[in-house]
Amino acid sequence: MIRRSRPTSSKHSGDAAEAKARLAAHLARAGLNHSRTRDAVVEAFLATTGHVSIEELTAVVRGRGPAVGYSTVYRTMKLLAECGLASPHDFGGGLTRYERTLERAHHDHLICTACGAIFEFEEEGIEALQREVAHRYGFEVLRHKMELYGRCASCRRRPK
Amino acid sequence: MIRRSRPTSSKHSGDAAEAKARLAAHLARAGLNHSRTRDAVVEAFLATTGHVSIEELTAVVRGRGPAVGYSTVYRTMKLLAECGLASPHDFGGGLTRYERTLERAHHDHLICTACGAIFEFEEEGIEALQREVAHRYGFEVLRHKMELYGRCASCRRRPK
DNA sequence: TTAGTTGCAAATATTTTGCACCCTT
DNA sequence: AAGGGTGCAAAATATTTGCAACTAA
Repeated sequence: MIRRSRPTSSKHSGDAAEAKARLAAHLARAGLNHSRTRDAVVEAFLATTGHVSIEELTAVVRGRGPAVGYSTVYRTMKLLAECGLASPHDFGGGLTRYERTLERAHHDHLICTACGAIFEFEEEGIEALQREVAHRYGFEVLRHKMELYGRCASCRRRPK
Repeated sequence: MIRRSRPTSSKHSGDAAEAKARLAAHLARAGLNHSRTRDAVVEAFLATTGHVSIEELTAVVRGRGPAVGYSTVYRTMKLLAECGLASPHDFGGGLTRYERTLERAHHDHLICTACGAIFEFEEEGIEALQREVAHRYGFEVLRHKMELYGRCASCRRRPK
């Protein structure tokens, strides 16, 4: 299935330097090394704005030169997810997409099932109600996921 | 990964007869037949209360006698999903779980990542805010998914 | 040199599908 | 009899892992 991803607002505050420092700390803590390939993947990922799949990211890295294998990209993204630089998402279709975490505070997604575009939004009111529900059940919420699937404005304008 | 699923309230209003009638209509419309095996799967599924995986459901059917194959269960659940009797869910872990649709109005889930229990809740306030957000983006929402992951009350009580 | 890293291929895991045979209408 | 239904095995997908060779510290 084809999916497009649109950057919403490009106020890219979390800069690459900060991200790399965080990764370096994580690597040091775990006794891991740096490496060209790993750097290339991280570099390519940090340059993305939307929601990339492993396959797309691998293509990007390869397009920049390094002939990385899928396993390495999978492994690297797992590291980035561990140190909080990347957030994995499953928008259905059976594959995982990653997006940068630092860019913005928590947000949720609107997914167009017609064209595959993904929009993001923040809604504090919803978060507040979620906390209330969790409290009602004695739950400690660690993370949540909320996705609205439907047809985006431009697809609704189109005939069929 | 092991996951338990707990029935929340057992007010099973959508009775089996009604469900079977709906399925029969769907089959007729599509020019499909009835069959012992299919019935056995449907019967077993309608008897569930929580969120079953294909594997679990297959085990239940087999436990009742019929030696169904996985393919049949997959195919049957797809039919049930088509005619709105079953709702597929992906709670992570890479496998699909189905739950009965008729039981109750729309609801969302609280998932305990420690013990795997799944609780359900309804919160009209959240639904309202979702509609508002969608409207703001010119979106027509067809369905949505909202899941809160964390630790349930009893897991929080436990030491580690 | 030691220990982590990489890529390939093989292994997993889930779901789908081709096909010969069985059952329903 | 005709066409759908079934199960098995093979295919398709996505992701993980074993392993020998490579690289960073």
